[in-house]
Amino acid sequence: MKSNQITIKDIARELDISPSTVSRALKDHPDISPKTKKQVRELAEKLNYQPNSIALSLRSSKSNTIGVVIPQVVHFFFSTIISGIEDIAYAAGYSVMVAQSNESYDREVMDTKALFNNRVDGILVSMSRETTDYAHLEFLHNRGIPMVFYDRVCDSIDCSKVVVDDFDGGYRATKHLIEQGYKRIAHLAGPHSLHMFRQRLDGYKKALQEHGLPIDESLILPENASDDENVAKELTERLLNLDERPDAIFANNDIAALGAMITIKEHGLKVPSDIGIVGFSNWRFTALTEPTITTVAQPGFEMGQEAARLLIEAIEAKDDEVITSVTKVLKTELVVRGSSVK
Amino acid sequence: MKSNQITIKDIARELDISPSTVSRALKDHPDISPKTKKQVRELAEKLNYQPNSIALSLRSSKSNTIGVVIPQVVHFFFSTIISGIEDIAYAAGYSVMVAQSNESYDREVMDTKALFNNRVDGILVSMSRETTDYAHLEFLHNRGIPMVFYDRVCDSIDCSKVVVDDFDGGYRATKHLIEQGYKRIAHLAGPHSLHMFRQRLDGYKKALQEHGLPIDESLILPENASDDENVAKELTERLLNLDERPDAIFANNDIAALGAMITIKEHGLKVPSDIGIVGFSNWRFTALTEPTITTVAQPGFEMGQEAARLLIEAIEAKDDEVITSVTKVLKTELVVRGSSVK
DNA sequence: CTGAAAGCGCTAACAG
DNA sequence: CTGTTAGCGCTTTCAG
Repeated sequence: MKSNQITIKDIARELDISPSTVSRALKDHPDISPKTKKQVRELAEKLNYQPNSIALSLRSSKSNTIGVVIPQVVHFFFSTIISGIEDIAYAAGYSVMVAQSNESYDREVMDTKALFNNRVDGILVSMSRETTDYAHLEFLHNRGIPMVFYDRVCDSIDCSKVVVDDFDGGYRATKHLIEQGYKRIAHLAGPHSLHMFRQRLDGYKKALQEHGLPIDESLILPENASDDENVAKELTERLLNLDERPDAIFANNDIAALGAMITIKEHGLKVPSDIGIVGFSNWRFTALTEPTITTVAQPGFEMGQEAARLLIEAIEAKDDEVITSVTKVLKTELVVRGSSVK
Repeated sequence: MKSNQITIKDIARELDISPSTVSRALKDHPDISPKTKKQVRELAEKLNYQPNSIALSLRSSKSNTIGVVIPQVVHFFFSTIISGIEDIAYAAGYSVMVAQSNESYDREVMDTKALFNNRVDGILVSMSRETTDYAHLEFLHNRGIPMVFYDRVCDSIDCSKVVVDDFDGGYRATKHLIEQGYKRIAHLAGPHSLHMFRQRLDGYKKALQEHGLPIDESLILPENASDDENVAKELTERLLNLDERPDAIFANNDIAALGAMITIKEHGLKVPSDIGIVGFSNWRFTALTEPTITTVAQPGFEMGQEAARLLIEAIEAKDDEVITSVTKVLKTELVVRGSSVK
């Protein structure tokens, strides 16, 4: 199907003027006479002329497109981030190209390459879980293409980053439980290799210390409870069978929290009156009407917005401007629904 | 930051041959001598030459990009669709440009226009809830730009479509309840204006009839229970207070199902032993470990894949080929978790 | 005030 | 086998 694009030439021919005049008239260049401008604009309107953005991109070597590399689209947190990115990008006149790594390193390498080849003006990236080699990202960075990391950042590359304050989140979640009267708060860990989980654990410990509660290592289960519900259940089972069982559980995500909740109920105990739960919400709970679990909501939308803002700023900076890399740390929000009080 | 793109010219200059020779060598044109090819390829490799896809697009008037207009990104069903689209597009060498209408008609108009101006090769669209005027879509269609609708389709435009078989879903969900022994199945409706909800209701009725059960209008609540949990609760309340209360509930989405479940429990009744629930899962339940509720899962990933496949097929069809519009109807999947038997 | 020409990076006739 | 030329649609000097 041949698309009969109206071009600047068509208008020129019709009006018997030169293409350059049309171009100028269209962008309201002061040199052009009001009369010509009017004619051109009217004809353009009539023919429904739309500038060919590809030609523009080629000429200006600017595509007005930003690339987003994302580990998974089907994920509450990440989809929220996309939404935030889209929000800002759209308002600033940029299109958003999304490439999903599916948590695969190889795919991430291909994706960054593809986006680069598509000449995006800048790129937002959150690394896959597998990624430990940063050559593909360093390549882009060295190429001078503006880049901003969000959530899963790469420390060794000097560019702006947006992250969540997980320490603070872990701290506040725990503090909340303490203030509700819980005293023996267990901690279901996430994968220890990831920075954010260690941060949350540290926040948890700080809150305990601050309130004069002991850090009981038997309540801190190091196994990763946040990927498999059954693991979470097993670990909770173990906690409940302790001589001195916990009266609250800190879960690193929804899978862990849900597994814990189910097991607790199976034991005939009640949430939150017998055992309180606070869960980080990276997926389910934000959507879930579960008033018994206090959730730590991740600021996905804000993260997307902030990352897009920083990227666009970097893209639009004049060549001689010095862009200083900043790292934005966003706070989580503690969502207490209904009566989650002990 | 000036990006020093390596171009075909650079290679030509270095090797003291013409750009066209380089171009040909790079695409393994038979005319070029093996020696030249080798030289060119090696230098290209060494300089890390990457063809400028914008120049290619301009020349071929093909961008290898497909546009996706989506009502909401942060939605389990829709994000799954994006994932399916991305999957197919990536494999076929296309990039995906995502534009979110946020269920706004105006925004949808802007989005389609923006994608069009970005010269996407084709467009996948699911209409916003507000959309009742199709001029913007007809415009694209008349322009000859390949277009495929998914989920929220526009009947008046002749192009391929991918939809869910809601009648079948409603039918099977109801049938399942009946086979579990439930006899008085209530129906919490969705917004009556939307086709899919009427379809499900029809499926529900057919299942009842087929099994010789009466269609009791007092059990079919016409109010839209699927947007507001409180409405769902109220309606369930009303159902439970009937002289002959239902022994099962058909909910049109997770909000309705969840509201129903909570209310049922508040009445001291048990799900599913006292009252069974089947819920369409457009958001929460797919993610929710709720073994007491049977869910009708929407085939989002397949829908995205199928839509992308149809679109790419249309894009890549030769000009003289006749593309016949097809409408793919995808089946839902009934997910029975744990013991949802009465 | 307007036009001619060059060029963004690439490819494809058309000529050797 | 390889080079020259023209052109995709647009902007922007440079000349009038």
